[in-house]
Amino acid sequence: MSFSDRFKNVFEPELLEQIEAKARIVTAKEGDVILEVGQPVRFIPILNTGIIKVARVDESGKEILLYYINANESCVMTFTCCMEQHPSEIRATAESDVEFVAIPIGVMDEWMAKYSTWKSFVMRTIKERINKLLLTIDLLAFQKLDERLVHFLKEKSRITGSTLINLSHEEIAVKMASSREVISRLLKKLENEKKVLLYRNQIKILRDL
DNA sequence: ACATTAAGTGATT
DNA sequence: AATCACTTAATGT
Repeated sequence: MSFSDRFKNVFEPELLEQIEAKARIVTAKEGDVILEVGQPVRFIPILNTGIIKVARVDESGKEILLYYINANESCVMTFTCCMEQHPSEIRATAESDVEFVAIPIGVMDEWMAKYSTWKSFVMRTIKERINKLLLTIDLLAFQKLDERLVHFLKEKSRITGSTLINLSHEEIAVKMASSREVISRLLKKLENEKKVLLYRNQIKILRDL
């Protein structure tokens, strides 16, 4: 299904033409960093296929997941950054192979004023993102690490569409801004509870996780 | 068989 | 919950 088809109820026809004219299609492979911390924001992405992970990064390279961008969604951080040409505060990574429409930031001002459907699209994604962001803040602030780990595994399994997760304990620890030993112990606990099976570099999620 | 890397564990803070 | 120091197990060459 083409971009125009999917968005014909969201954007007015004239704006769709503008998007076709100004935007270009970009693809990225799983694992590719699409936008690094500190890089200037050059375009606004609207995802066609795949999933993009948006995360905060600390000095030692540890990541804290902020949210995922799914198909037909865009990234709020680019809105806020590109208005005043600020560099990116976040790292965006292709969680799977992705394809997105890249809209040059130059048209932002004009479109905001000219197309009401564009303005409401921007406003709506900002609102939706803030809500998701609040959810992950709740998760960080109020949930214990073991609950966060379970959440992480489920999310990972949902995204990959598989109950087999190909990550080492070390990698999970980095992703959750924890340490390998702690993750190992929590996973061991889950294994004893018959919720997962542990292998080297692989974790099998069982039904009752 | 040996080296390398992932995972498990007790003790300490 | 994190870190250290160490052991054990799996995997690659």
